[in-house]
This record gives sequence, C-alpha cells and structure tokens, in this order.
Amino acid sequence: MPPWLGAGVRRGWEERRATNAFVANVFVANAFVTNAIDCRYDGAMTAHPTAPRSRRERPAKPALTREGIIATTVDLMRAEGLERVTMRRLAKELDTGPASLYVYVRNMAELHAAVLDELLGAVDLSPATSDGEWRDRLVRILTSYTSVLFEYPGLAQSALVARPFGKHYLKLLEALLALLDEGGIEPDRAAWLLDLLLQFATATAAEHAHRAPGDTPQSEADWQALATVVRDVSPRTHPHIAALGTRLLSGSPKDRLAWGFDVLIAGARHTPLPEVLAPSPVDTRGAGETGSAGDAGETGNAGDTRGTRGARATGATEG
Amino acid sequence: MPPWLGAGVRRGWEERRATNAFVANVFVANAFVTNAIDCRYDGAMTAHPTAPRSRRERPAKPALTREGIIATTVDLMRAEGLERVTMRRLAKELDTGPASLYVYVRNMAELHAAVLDELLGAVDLSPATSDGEWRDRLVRILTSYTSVLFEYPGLAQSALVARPFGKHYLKLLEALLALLDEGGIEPDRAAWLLDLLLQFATATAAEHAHRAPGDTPQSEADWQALATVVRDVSPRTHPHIAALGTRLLSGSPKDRLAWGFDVLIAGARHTPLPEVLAPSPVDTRGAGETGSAGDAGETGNAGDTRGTRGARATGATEG
DNA sequence: ACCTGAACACCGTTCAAGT
DNA sequence: ACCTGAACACCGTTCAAGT
Repeated sequence: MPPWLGAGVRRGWEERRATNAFVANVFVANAFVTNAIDCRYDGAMTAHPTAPRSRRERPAKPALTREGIIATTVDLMRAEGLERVTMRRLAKELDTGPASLYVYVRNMAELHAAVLDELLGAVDLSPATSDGEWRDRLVRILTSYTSVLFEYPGLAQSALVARPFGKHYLKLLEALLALLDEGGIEPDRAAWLLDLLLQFATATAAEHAHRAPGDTPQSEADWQALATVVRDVSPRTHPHIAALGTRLLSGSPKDRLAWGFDVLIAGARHTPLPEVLAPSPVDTRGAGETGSAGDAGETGNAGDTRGTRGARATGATEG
Repeated sequence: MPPWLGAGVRRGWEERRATNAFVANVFVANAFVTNAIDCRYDGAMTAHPTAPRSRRERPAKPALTREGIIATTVDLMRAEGLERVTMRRLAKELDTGPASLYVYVRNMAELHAAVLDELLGAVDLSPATSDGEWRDRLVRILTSYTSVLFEYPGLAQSALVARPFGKHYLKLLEALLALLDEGGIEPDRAAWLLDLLLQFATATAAEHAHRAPGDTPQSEADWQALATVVRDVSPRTHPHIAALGTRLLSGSPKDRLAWGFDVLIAGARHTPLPEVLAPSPVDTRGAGETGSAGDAGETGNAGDTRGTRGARATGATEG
C-alpha cells in the first residue's frame, strides 16, 4: 500500500483489502514495479532530524533499508511514544509485512539498540574540548546524556540490559574517558568509574519509564501511595523511616542527579581498587590487526574475556 | 481443572476440554462445590519457602486469594523463569480464567511488585544488629539484597521503574537507615545515599536481565561482540578507548559491586548537599493519625509531595 | 457478590511460498 | 535474491453474563 496516500485512504484500504481483490492487486502490482525498477530513495527517511511532515510529499515508497527502518522507528517514537513502536506497527508504517523487517534487524532488542544510538547523536559532547574545570565539563556531558534518555525512558531500560555499542555511544565513551584522563584519573579507575557514571545516568532515566505520554496518571497515584506509606509508617517498628518521613523523597531529580555524579567522582578518587585488578597478562592474544595501542600486554583475547564475563555472570550470587 | 492431577493428565484435559463436555462439567461442578463450602486452604500456598513438591499432595483446589496468587507466581517463576509468568499462564496454574486474577491484583506491574517484596523476605538483615564496623555490615546487607535480585533480574527491572514499598522493602530501608545513622551520616544525606545505594544495587541486578534460563546463549554473543568492538576500535579516532581496550570490561561483578558500594559511601560523606535541601516547612499538614513522629514540622502533606515529584519528573530535561 | 467465558485488540517471530 | 502472506503461539485487560 503506497505511503503517499493519506491515513484515511490507507485505513479504508486496510479494511477493504480482504474483500476487494481488484484494488489490492493494483497496489501490489504497483509496488512491485516500483521495486523492480529499483527506484531507491533514502534521503528523507534516513535524515531523521527533519523528517517530512506529510507522507503525501514523499514521491515514492522508499525501498527498505536498515537506515530507513531506524529513521521511521525514531519518527514513530517521537510521534506516539516507544510503547507504540511494534514490529507490526512499524511494518504498517513502511507499507510492508512484519516479516520484511527481519531482513534488516535481528529482533526488537537490536532495533532498540540501534534507535538509542541514533538518539545519542544528540548528546552535547562539546564540553569535552571546551575550557573550564574537567569535572564540570564531565558532568555537563553526562547531564546531556541523561536528558536525551529522559525523553525515552523505555530506551534507557533497554540500554541497561543491553548496553549499546554503536558509533555515537563510542564517541560518548571516548569523550568521557578523555576528561577522566585530563583529570588525572588512572586508567583502570577511569574504566570502572565510567561504568558507574553511565549506569547511574541510565538507571535514573530508566526509573521514569512508567508512562510515555505527557501526563503521568499512573505515576501520580504511585507517588501518592509511596508518600502515604512513608508518612504513615509506625515510628515504633520503623523509627528511622518515620524520623525521616517525606524527607526520604526530597529533592528534585536534577539535584539528585548532580549530587550523584559528584558523589561518584569524589568517591572513586578516594576508594582504592581491589588488587585483583593487576593485569595478569595472557600470552595468547587476538589478531590485533587494527590495534596498535600501546598496551598489547593487557589485551586479552576473546577466550579470556569470556572467562571474565563468566565470572561476572555468576559471581555476585555467591556474595 | 484440579491442581492435584499431574501435568500429563492436565495437559490431556486441556486438549479435551473443548470436545468432552462431560469431563469438563464434572470438574467445573466439583470446583464450584469446593468453592461453595468455602473450604479455604492457604497454608501451603502462602508459605512459599517450602512449597509442596507435587500438586498431587494438595487436598483441594485452593480458593483464590491474593496471597495464593502471589505464592503461585513465585513457584512458577522459580520453576520456569519470570518470562513464563503471564496472567494467562498463572490463571491456568490456578485453574481459572485470567479475568479472575484481576479481582486480586490491579495489573501485571502490581503483581511483580508484590512478588518482589515476597522475595525480599530472603534478604539477610542480621548484620543490622551484629557486631563490627557499620560500613561492612551495611555492605553485607546490600550485597544480600543484590544476590536476591540477581536471581530474577526481570524483577529488578520492575523495581527500578516502580519501587516496591511492601513490608519487606520497608524493613530493608529501616535496617539500612539504622546503619547509616550508626555511622553518623546526617539524615538528609542518609536519605539520598540510601537511594543511590539501592538504585545501584537494583540497576546492577537489572543489567543481567537477558536470559533467565541457566545458560546465557544471547548474552554470550553480546559479550563477544562488545569485546570485539572495544578491541577493534581505531586508536586514531578513539585513542582513550583503544588504550584501555578490554580493561574497560575488567573485573568480576562481585568486585565491581563492592567497589561501587564503597565509592558511594565514601563519596557521599565528602560531597556537600545542595543548600536547596533546607526543609522549608509547610503549615498545612496531613491527618497524621498513625504518625507521632517527632518531626511534624518537616512532614509535608500529599499536595506538597506531589509538587516535589512534579519537579522531579521534568527537572532533569532542562539540565 | 463473586467469579469467569469469551472477546477485544493486539504482540514477536518464522517460514513456506511467491515474484 | 529478495520479499512477504499467513500462520504459530502467544499476550494484558475488559466486560457482559453466569452461578
């Protein structure tokens, strides 16, 4: 079904499709021809910041591409919220069946990761090279990262479970590591602190994944309930909670976020790393074709890395 | 369908139910009678730590109760993982239709919260009153909390979005606040640090929500991909990432978790709170029937609290 | 009053079959 | 080769109607 027709027409077509074989066939044939002459068109679809307002303006059905799918996902998300972005809905938007999408993305999780990285292009990395105290600049970037995620907390949730490693995410990591380096934080410490900072920012954004639309109907009730519980708790059984009362919930998220960043940065500098972190270099190493980094000794191969993760996956349960 | 029949029989019954009206009617009648004489039975179902091995041993279909539903959810989760716990599956397990569950739980999110609180009963709070350094004891409790969540990372994800305020969660808060108090942390700082510590623990557990079953098939591939990206990044465009290499991913989760707790505790003591935190007491106050806490001045009413949350909900986006 | 069958309005993903 | 209709195997939630 061609995208340049208005929504009403498209809906009508959807409803008729099962009963009006002639109309359906015309469109199917049309789509096939468009496809056959390979009239590729990916300008408007891939340039997501200023996507076309109306579908009528698009001259032809764009051929499916990964970029086009991601751009359409971003558009749909901005327009209707992440929870409305489903494979089926997305396919409808692209005038195809859901199965077609799986040619370009492995699954929903991969699509989310790709979309998040796309969005991460909006993070302001300019403080990385500007003047001023390195800490301020670090926090400015982290705050920018958090604001981007704040708009789509559902994506933050995804990012927590499957950390994206797209190009924008890598640029963010590089900028943050540069500032930590500038601040004189030793590399291993910087690596761990980086993780803490991004996890904190991401989790803070993810916390706000209750309702995407403007108002917060459910969240409001939750908050009331929470405040009530904290206020009505018995001082006999829970003296410390009662003494704090609603002060437990005090502070704007902005203040808490800023304080959290400061706490992590200050704490990381004062807390010694465990001695376990001694490199313990491994003889076997990967191909290293791209990497002429100066620390070949510490670079483990994939097998070793897997071992490390294996330990990570089970370690905490024994604690 | 009575729960004391084995799985094979039950499956057979499921398949026959549409065609064999007689058998179905016998069971329906049976269930109705059980219900009518109000043969309440909630011992084995509510005591989740030692739920009965076999459904055969249960003498009768338990009447639906909130506790029974939660207990069954926990059982089902332990047996098949959180992702298999759906309203429909749960209803099947309780020999009813999904609609019946909504008499006792508002929705899936509420059920998750209730189940999480149930699980939180397993957190070891004994360090709260034991001997030793307050910090060690604090970290021991937090580590116990994290291990419990580690077993069901999906629940940790839920907890991040909708913080539970069940009785076990409140006991946990009380124990942690007592230790922070013992450590001489001032109340407002303790409140914020508490949040940071629990958020960190919860987010760390939530990160592991990829696959619930024993092996980690998808996670393994993700990890490989991630290690490859970090190793193969160009030292020209990303010098700091390249210099760190796989050291970015070093350390066991156990070590990272312990370090994180230490960082937060140390950092919180060295980082001043924003002056905004001045109580600014409000004249209007809530009913306060239960609360004879000594800090009535700082206890805001629901309206004020709502205002605070409103600020929290939008503040960070402007940062 | 309490419970529930059936329906509503959807999902992600796969695969055999089309062009 | 590339694409997709139709199916598979499900979802959460609601509500009118049963007992």
